[in-house]
Amino acid sequence: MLDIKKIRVNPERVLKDLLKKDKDISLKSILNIDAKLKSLTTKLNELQAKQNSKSKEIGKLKSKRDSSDEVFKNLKVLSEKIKELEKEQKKLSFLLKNALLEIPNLPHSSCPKGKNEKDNIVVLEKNKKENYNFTIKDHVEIGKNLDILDFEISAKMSGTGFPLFKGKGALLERALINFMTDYHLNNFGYTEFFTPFLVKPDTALTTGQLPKFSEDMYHIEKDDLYLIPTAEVSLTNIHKDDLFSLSDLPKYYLGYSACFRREAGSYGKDTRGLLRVHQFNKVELVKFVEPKKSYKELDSLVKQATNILDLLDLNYRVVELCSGDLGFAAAKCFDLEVWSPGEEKWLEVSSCSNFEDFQSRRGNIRFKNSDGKIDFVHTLNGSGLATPRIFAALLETHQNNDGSVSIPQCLQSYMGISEIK
RNA sequence: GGAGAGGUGGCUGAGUGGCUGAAAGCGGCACCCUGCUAAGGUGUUAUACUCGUAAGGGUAUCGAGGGUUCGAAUCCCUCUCUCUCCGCCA
Repeated sequence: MLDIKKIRVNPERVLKDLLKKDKDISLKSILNIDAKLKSLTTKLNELQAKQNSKSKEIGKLKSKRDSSDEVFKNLKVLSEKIKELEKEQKKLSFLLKNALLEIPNLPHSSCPKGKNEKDNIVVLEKNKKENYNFTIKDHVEIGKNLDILDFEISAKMSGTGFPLFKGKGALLERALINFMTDYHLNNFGYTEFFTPFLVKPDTALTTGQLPKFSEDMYHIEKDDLYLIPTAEVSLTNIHKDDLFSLSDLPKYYLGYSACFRREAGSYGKDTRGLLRVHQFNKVELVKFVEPKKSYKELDSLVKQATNILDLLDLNYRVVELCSGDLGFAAAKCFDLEVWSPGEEKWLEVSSCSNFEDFQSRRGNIRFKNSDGKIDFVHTLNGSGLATPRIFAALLETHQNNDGSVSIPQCLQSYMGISEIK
């Protein structure tokens, strides 16, 4: 959520930045509501001050048993007027808040300018361009041949987009989760969490999924709960409404979760195999930090996530998102993409973002800085990483002529084998 | 699902109609004292909005919403969350 004061003071500048992200945005109605609310509040406060002082007088008179009916009558009128204005004020604040919740975060000035993913910048590429001296297969075929993936069985019970891992496939999936969790835990000072997968609407509001993107989440109507699309939601909300002291920061949190996404509107896109699924596994990294350190923290977050790809011996690249391709809540974002030899495509496996104070304002997550002043923390998160596309890239990248798949060193101790055949 | 108890400041916890934005303790901050890894003393310390260069002032806020009243943390209603017991399931 943006600071209304920032919008009020310099609407042109805010709008200019917003347009870099969303060209259809307008601040007119917000400014209008804000102006109305402000003048109404001033008026209301004056009346309330009057009411308070008069009521105090009555209190004193009453204690002397010296009440006057006339004073009462006048105050009754005032009291009714105040109630009327209070109702109006509530209405306007509600409108203002709702409008603000729909405004995306401003892109950081360092973001490349651009409209869509074509304008993103590749900042790092590690691609060995290996030469396979045999005809390579894609992960769907490999998975079927090795009997470790079955999309037909899962489709039977849940529909498309719900993968079923079998035998060594299930083992590999579990190994990936454990390896990634342990790696971040042992090397970067994260605290591990295992969070709920179902959350209340307010929780999804903090991180920005609601109110605007309710269509992307699965909703349990009966209990008004949402299935989390990422552990970012639950991890970030651990500190909803909290006030940190400076010594509490930074907080580095990590959590595995199953992630659920309806993928509404993307039917027919990347639907093959594991490329785009409704349920997947992910190890998520979340940081709560002082504002002045957040961009440094973003760099280290990206490095931590890419380390995993190095260890898995995958070809990957790091992409700096342009302003137009940034997500709703992000101020700055780097995507990690692995190369899929089978699809001959880059697959996004991680998104590392700095949300600055966008989420912390929504979730009221604050800290007391060294002057004793209260400010909003900056939140960051990154996938570290999401498994299904990693799974696919692993099968395709490390496939052998005989149809087997070699297991990278880092996973071998988790699986007890060095290849799936 | 049934019964009960409760949601108050960074935390613990008093407070049943006006003198309560809120006792006390803890924690934090400042200063003082004290030579022995530390203790003690004094003061200070909610948040948001708003007016003001500032000092300071005004308003709101005691889970949320509504009601009674000139006036509500305090009374009434609805909702919500937490805890305990019973039942049910694991």
